[in-house]
Amino acid sequence: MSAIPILTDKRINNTRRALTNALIALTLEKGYDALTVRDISERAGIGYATFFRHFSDKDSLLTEVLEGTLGEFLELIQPVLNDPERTVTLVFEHVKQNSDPVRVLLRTRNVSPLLPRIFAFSSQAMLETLKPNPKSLIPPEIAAHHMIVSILELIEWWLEHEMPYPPEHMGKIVNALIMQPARKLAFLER
Amino acid sequence: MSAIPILTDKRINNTRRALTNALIALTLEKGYDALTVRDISERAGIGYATFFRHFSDKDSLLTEVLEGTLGEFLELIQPVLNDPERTVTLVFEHVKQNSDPVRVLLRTRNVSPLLPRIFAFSSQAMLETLKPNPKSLIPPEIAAHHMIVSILELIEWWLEHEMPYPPEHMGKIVNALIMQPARKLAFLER
Amino acid sequence: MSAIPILTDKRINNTRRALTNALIALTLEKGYDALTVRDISERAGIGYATFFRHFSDKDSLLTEVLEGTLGEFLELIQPVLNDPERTVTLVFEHVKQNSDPVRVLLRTRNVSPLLPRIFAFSSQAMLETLKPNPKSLIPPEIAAHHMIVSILELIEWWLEHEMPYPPEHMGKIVNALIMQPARKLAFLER
Amino acid sequence: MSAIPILTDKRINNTRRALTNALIALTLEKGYDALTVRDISERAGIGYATFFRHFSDKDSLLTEVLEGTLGEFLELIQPVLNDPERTVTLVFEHVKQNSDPVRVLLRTRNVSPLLPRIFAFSSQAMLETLKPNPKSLIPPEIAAHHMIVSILELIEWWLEHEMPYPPEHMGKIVNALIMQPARKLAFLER
DNA sequence: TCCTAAGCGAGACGGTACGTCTTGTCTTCCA
DNA sequence: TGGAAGACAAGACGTACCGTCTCGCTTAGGA
Repeated sequence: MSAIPILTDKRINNTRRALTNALIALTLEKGYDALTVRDISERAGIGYATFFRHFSDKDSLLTEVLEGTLGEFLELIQPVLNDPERTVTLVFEHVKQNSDPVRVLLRTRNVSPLLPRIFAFSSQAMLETLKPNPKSLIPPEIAAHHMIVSILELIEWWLEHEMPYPPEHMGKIVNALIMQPARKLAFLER
Repeated sequence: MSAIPILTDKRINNTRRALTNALIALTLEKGYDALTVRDISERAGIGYATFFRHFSDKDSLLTEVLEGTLGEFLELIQPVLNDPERTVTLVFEHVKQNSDPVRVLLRTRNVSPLLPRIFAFSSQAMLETLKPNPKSLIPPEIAAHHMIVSILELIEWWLEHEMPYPPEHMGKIVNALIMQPARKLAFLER
Repeated sequence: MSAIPILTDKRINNTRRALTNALIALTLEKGYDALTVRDISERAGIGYATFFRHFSDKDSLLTEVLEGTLGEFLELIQPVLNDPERTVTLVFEHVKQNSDPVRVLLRTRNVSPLLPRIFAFSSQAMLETLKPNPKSLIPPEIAAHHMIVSILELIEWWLEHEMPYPPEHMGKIVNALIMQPARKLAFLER
Repeated sequence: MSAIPILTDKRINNTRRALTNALIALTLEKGYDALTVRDISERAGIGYATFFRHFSDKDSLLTEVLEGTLGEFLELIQPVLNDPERTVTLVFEHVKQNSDPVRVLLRTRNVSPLLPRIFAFSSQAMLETLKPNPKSLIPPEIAAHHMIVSILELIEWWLEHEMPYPPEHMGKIVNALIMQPARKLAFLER
């Protein structure tokens, strides 16, 4: 009985990896919109036609990259979702170690529908966890949306200013500036 | 002596207006990136080549639209900048009355460098007005940036959810959720 | 009242003419099958995409060339069809003066369905003119087909050997070798 | 001492035979130019890459087929070359029994240089056998060329019309229409 | 009987040509 | 004279095919 030989051809993985790396590097250099498939395949060191054997599209390659990046985020924060400050700190640490793909993720916000979908999903998850305060001026879906997108904006600011504060500091800032006010104003306890 | 003949040819203005309207309508229908110059000129009812006599580019036309929209905003909030809640309420009212161009403005965030520049400018203006608290955990440039982009995000959410609350209510929400915490935490007094 | 301005743009004719000339020249240099659209458009001095504004295909351009060439032939021989030797001599003279397009016509026999159709048409016309001899060993449709394709083969030989005999001599040869025997053997009188 | 083991693997011959059959069948179905290597290998029931283990090219496979077909012809007519009518009859009989490869041979006339080379060779052989008439209007090389290609054209006509007359009849036709006139007009005796 | 070399299927790959689409420039014609 | 119409060069797109290559499998033929 032998081990399962799932991946029959190692070249496939090399090619796909080269393409994702090329996409990330070139997006940060020239911007995603300005890229051509020829740019990407040349940078990756593969043939032009080979690109289309792996991805139907430039957007399709982008989706692969973003799904990987977002997947890592979700795995990362899953275990500690009940400790907001710790979650945020972990996120900033992860961003620091994967700043290039995250920068791509943020720069392609309007191209890919992935990030908005994650937002909607996360808001929903948050609403199911927290208990809205019926007397509050602030509708809970606004508070939830606010928490998520504001953190994203701070991540973006942090990356564009070359991460001037350590992740723990950013965690505290986010907690004080965004999480605590939103929770106190729109939800009941915790 | 004649009146000031700034606009020598009325057709020019009709043509330009038709183009800006076409751009706004089509951006909301199909998204800015998917538009071609031919789409826009056909919708505007002008010849394809005529487009280029007025704008060197699709982006150039977009800039014209955005500059108008942003200019109106700046004019609007200039007089009441010292009353945050009133400013925000005015902004939401203006958004309500000009929702189409504002939607275009928000959807083309990472196409046009205009909005980021306005952000930077506004943050700077805010920092010059307010007095940072040196003991605060939160750097004043983060607080300023947060206030501006978070409002934008709420405007975007509000538009996408078909403006479910009146502008005054949104003013109060923004004030409670964003402005008050940021000011209290990062700056010295009112 | 003005003259009829049928051709609105002179460039169109220049472009088409340049393309047909390029096709003829390159077909004789490299052979029709080896040509690419890029070869032809470069030789013609026009843009690659412009080719497709005028012809859907390489074959479509070829058809245009061949139709012109065959049309001239038909016009030429129409008036003197009842004098075989004179007809043949005229044909050889015409071939001599238009040797390049005719060479293309002969070299692309298997590509274009035009020449076979002309053969079938000519055979039919011939059969309607001549009176078959019912006692003959030779079916009239074979005789007619033979007359036409054999002349073509002699034209091809003549062109490939750089026209070593004058058209009148070729006319006499064709008459003696092909036309007279076929008529005598398969048809009743003149 | 062992017998000469030229062909070590029976599969090789099966593969080559399958490929030649596939080429013949597909050429008659779709035309040689329209075929792809993938078409041929699929029809032959072999792998795409295996094709290239046997033939460098589509043309190379064609050459193999044509060489076989032409070789049979040459073997066939070699012994009876001095009896024209018998030779021609034999040829038509052979065509009848091998109509598919011959059809391929005729349809690929201007793809393969083989047939033209055979023409030139045959003309030359004929000129060496017959004695030209110096007083004749008709140059002997034209007469020789005419005899050969005209027979080919009649074979083609015969195949395309589904062989409406038996081989002996075609032998008589060819003799009367082509061979006798050419010999009488351009050469001295038999 | 085993084992070693070969034929073979499968399919990734680089490369080239195709025909389409869009951009921005240019010219010609018309009101 | 300005605008409509549209030809044009340039170049990216996604597809199809070519010929090369590598990987394992099967299979034949000699030890």
